[in-house]
Amino acid sequence: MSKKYCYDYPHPAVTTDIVVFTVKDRELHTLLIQRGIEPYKNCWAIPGGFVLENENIDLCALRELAEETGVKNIKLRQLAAYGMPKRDPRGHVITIAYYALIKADDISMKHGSDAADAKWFKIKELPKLAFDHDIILNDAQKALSQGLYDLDNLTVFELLEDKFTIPELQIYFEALSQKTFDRRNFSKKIKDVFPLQDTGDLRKNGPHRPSKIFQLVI
Amino acid sequence: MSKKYCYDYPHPAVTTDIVVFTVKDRELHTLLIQRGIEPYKNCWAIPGGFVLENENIDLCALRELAEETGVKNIKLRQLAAYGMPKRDPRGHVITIAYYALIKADDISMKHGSDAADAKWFKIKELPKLAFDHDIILNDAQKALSQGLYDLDNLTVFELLEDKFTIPELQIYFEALSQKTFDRRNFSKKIKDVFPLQDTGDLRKNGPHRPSKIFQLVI
DNA sequence: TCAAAAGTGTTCTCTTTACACCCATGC
DNA sequence: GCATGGGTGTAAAGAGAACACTTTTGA
Repeated sequence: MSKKYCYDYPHPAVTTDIVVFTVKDRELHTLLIQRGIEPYKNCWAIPGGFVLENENIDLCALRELAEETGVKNIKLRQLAAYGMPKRDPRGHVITIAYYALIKADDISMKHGSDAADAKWFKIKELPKLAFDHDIILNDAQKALSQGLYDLDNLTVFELLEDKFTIPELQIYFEALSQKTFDRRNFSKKIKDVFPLQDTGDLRKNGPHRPSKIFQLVI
Repeated sequence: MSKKYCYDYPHPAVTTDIVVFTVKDRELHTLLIQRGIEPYKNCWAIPGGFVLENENIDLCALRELAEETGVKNIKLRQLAAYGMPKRDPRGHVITIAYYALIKADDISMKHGSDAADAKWFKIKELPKLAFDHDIILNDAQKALSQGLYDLDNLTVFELLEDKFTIPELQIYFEALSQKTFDRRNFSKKIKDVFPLQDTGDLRKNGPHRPSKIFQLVI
């Protein structure tokens, strides 16, 4: 199967890469795969792969993510395109990067998929990454923390079940933005920005007053 | 020259498109070219073209823009990648879109370049555009107006000479954001956000009090 | 002397920040 | 009963919006 795809004009290769974030144990994590093949064999990398013929790039990202990590049915946001000629030793590869936020337990993280291994890493304890993936990951984190209060976006709520408590929400906001907030001000602001509804139920959660359970309206 | 570029894997074609904005007569304009070839022959389009082998995508955008419109030495900002398989009738073409803001008189807008014709259009009086360029243009305008007060960006100042007056600045801000501002509040805010220095000179500009001339520091 | 646009300062409102006390639970 | 974290309101500060009068020029 050598050189069977031919064109009138030179075509650089195109890949998609997907930076997947989650919050576990109050800390921001990202999903990496260990590369099974050269280049950068055994090195950790952002999941991703080549765009197929006539494949929508958004769907390519979803497909590659599912193949390499088992993660499905999530909402991707486009980050940027990276096209330095030297970024891939195999030749000119342009990558279109995406990012997403998901619940950590959405993933069965099964072995036996294309990637040798897929694993959550704390954002503060990353291994050395393949290609320019350190730059991409850094840009993704910036984009993530900027869109937190965007009502059209609702990234954070992809981390939560339908019903949640305000302190729970605060944990996620703090992990995502790498900041801490005053409990009272956070509660006020969050109720102001997002349409939250008090379900009337309480969640007992330890040796202290139970917290109210809310849900997002529409 | 048929089918002489061959690869092991399918490679979609990659182009860059560049949305160039300016402000003339207090109105936002964009630079379009009239296509000389099919598809969409004679239709107006955003300038752009194919990425060459091993060509940095940012440099490709600059090159295509220079070839098609004569515009050089400007700062581009990446907007997004567009990759719907049906967006180009010739096949799967992924485009990486950029946008820029320049002085209207930076352009000699000479004929004899690759494009049949290049012309400024008022953003409110656009012709029908080729491909999905209406969507790209719309996204670019949104991105442009969002970055106006970003000190790391300084887009607006690309429209101005080194020295400028506050009322002049206000005209540009209003055209770019499609809003109007109170003169007094605008003056205060702008001096607050950007490091402006009063040069001590005045600009006489009609039958009224002359305005102070400022410059951006660093 | 008049019209046109530029310069400037104050008040009010709203948003954001800072901060303290009481409450329900599990051990 | 006590430690733990959750619930809430108020005062102060800062940012943004509203607003009016004086100044300089050219005709």
